[in-house]
Amino acid sequence: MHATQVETEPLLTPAEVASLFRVDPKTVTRWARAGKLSAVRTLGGHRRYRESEIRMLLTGVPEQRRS
Amino acid sequence: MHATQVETEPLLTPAEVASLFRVDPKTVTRWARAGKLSAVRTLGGHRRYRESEIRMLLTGVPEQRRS
DNA sequence: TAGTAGTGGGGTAATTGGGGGT
DNA sequence: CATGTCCCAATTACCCCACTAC
Repeated sequence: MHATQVETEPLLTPAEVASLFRVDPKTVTRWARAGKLSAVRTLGGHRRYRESEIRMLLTGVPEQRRS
Repeated sequence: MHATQVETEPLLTPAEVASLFRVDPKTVTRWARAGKLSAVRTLGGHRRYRESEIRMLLTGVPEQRRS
């Protein structure tokens, strides 16, 4: 495309992260506030989480295809 | 709805697994520490167990994946 | 512009982890 | 050797309301 493509990374909502860890969305918020999780803020103050970081925390492997 | 599809693996809490086996949650914890059960850890250190593995141990029937 | 679901923040109950002893 | 129970500290779940996301 002609326009510059900004480095975009897949982001997850608190509910999605909570679902992956089988915890309450509030718990994910606490993790972020405690600094255990890096979060991107929306202009309204809501948090979005990096999918790559989440998967790394879940499995220990950033992105690996099971053979 | 997000265009991003998050691969979701069903997880069970210690209490749920304990209920299924009709044992104390502490017993499930011992199983995990003994390596008899694989567990995913929350960022706070709590364990979450794979539903597929539990059901395999309970019924001996592997998970049926739908397309 | 309106309607619904999701989220942030605070506060309080319920689980969980770990060690130790039965 | 496996399990249930008591202890405590830490983590997590559920309740409210106001605001954001879509």
